[in-house]
Amino acid sequence: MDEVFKALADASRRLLLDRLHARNGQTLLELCNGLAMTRQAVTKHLAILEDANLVATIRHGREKLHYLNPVPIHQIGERWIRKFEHGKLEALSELKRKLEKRDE
Amino acid sequence: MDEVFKALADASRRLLLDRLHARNGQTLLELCNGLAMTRQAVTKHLAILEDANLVATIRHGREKLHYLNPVPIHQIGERWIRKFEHGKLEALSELKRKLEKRDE
DNA sequence: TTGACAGGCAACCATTTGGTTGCCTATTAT
DNA sequence: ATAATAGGCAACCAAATGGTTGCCTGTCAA
Repeated sequence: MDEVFKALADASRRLLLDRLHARNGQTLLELCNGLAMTRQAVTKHLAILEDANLVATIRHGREKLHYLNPVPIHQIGERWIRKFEHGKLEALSELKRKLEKRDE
Repeated sequence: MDEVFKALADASRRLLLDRLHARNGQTLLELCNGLAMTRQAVTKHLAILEDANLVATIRHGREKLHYLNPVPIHQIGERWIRKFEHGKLEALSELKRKLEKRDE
């Protein structure tokens, strides 16, 4: 779980996930395309995404195809974010109330 | 948005949010309680959470009360995670199919 | 009024992070 | 066979991160 949060913390990596979401199964060079960094930097980002189980790869000849695994993202939504949805309104109104009490 | 992801990337900060979710409006010292780090470290974490708009504070005399703001978390769920929910099953079955094609 | 208590500020430190360059290996196409 | 293509590995680098210590300020209670 921590690995997933860490992996998602970087904008370049989120962009890579977006790209795979748009078109799955891209090669390394395809993913590099248009990115303002070297191939090796992208490789490192993809390795981090793979460690977090957000991307799975298969070698096809000399090419490496990258596939998005949306499950960990979904789990963060279910196990973590949802928890904070519950009670959102109460928390907000309490916050508002306290802020207004500021000058007492 | 990036600030929120970065803020959520650290387990200590997620723990602080959890604690505020359990009991809102805690002081700095209360939040430090039981944490294996100095008060100053906690202060820094809270500052990052505040910059990401995940925590709002009000001074009450010599105490500083911390309130959870669940809105940015909710937004990440809505604007980012939800996007990957859609098409989750297709992506997975495609991945499975490709992995099985591995040995062709 | 004088401690004690809650918190703030700044300097410093080691490690991690995000990136680079240079070179190497394996596969494909001519 | 050989050149081009796709990717891997390792060393190196600067900046960001997560933490520390030491000291200072403001507020409350005895």
